[in-house]
Amino acid sequence: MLTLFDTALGRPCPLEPRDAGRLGIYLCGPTVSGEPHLGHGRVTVTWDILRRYLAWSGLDVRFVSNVTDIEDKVIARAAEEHRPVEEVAARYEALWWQVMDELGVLRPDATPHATEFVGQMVAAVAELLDRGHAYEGGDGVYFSTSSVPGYGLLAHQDLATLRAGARVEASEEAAKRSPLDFVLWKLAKPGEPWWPSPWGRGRPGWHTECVVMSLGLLGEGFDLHLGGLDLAFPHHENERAQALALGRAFARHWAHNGLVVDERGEKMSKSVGNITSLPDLLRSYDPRALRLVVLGARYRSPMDVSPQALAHARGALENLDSFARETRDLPPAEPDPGTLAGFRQHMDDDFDTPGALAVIFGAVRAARADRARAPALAAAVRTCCQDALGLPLRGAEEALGKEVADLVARRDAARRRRDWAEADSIRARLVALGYVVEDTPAGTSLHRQH
RNA sequence: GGCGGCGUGGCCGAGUGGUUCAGGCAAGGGCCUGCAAAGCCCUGUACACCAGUUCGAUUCUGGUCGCCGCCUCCA
Repeated sequence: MLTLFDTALGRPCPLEPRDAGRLGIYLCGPTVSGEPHLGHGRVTVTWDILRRYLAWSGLDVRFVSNVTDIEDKVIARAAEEHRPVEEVAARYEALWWQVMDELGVLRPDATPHATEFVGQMVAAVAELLDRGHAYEGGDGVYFSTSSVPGYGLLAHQDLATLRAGARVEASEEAAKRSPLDFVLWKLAKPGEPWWPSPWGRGRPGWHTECVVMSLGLLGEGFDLHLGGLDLAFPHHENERAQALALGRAFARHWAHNGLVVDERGEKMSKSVGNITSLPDLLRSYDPRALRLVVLGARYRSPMDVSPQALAHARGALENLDSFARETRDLPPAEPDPGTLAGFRQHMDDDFDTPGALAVIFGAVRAARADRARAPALAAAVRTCCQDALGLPLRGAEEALGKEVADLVARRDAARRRRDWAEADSIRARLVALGYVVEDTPAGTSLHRQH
């Protein structure tokens, strides 16, 4: 069984399913108000790997991830573009899924949209008011953080110390009883989108949607809540506080991935201006390179996704693809049990992907050294990479255009008559076309340079 | 100020109280090759600093320095 570091406990904890053999997982998804960036890439790829691994291990995983399609930033973006909010949200969501597909991130089993759950959120806010955990301020309804015991669990701080460090937004100061309180229902200003509610026309606060949707789709006491470390507090803390205040059992386990940092080790964030957009990145790099960078570090560490890091990953990828080509024609075999066991041991140990990767590279080396064991080792490498980690290997022969195929044929003919000058000249042309040229007993073999 | 984390060989990145090693990328030498490419073999003697515990510490304890995150929107 997989052991994961639980943010709430502050230590690794076995991931025991609520229902035997099944696992309900919730991941905080994007606010669709702009291009996805590397931070999004890390979160989605990291937890896609975990999800695939768990499913590969035989668990029935239900993976839910939301889309925040109504929120201040979406409204601001729409205003900037002089476009309707729904149109802007739809466009960035479409871009989001396009990028996710490119990255090989599996679609969630459910993708609830905030706008589809407004009615349920209104009901939740009303119940929080009834139960005395919320109050009406001047511009909306607020949650009273001091009304729930144990607020600060995920931050590992109590209410008083959190409060002491809190910065106060002038605009909200008047309405909030405590700087830690947060808005549940935000009254609409003129021109803003709105939904009806007992407190007036408005929209739900961000922290409410994930509670309503996760509990609604996965049920009370669902297994695992995931997200970036920067969401642990206050977002996840506030989700948990609301669930507690509603008297519902919330996530049994919490896990958070480390943040993407720049070359200087500083967090990638819009305010610093050091973000890399994923569509930009994917124009220059194989999406598998990003996945390999993610696999190369533990999920909780800060991660450098510089061009240099991606270039290194590209080298490693080349090695694996080359192995896939070498072993393409081996007879089918059962995956080597030792490799699978070693791989699982690392994965189960708090999702140790670098260790798991080392096992895979070990198998690659062993297969190259031992022809007899090669089929089983290659099968293990293949299933670990492709099925468990979502890292497909390219072992297939490239489909070649006629022009290129002609060059290959001419080069093979030249080599047969030992016309090295001609063979080398054709090779130079193929290299110029972006191919890596390898001579094999069967003739010229081509594959694309990544 | 509070809380959390980090500092490993050219780079990335695991790990451990002690004879033999993570792994990847890059580099150098060799083998193979018509020449290459791919692959194989060999090579680096690293753990921020200072004390302490110990027969022995990179690994434990204390301190110093440096870096980062959260406490505000953020994946």
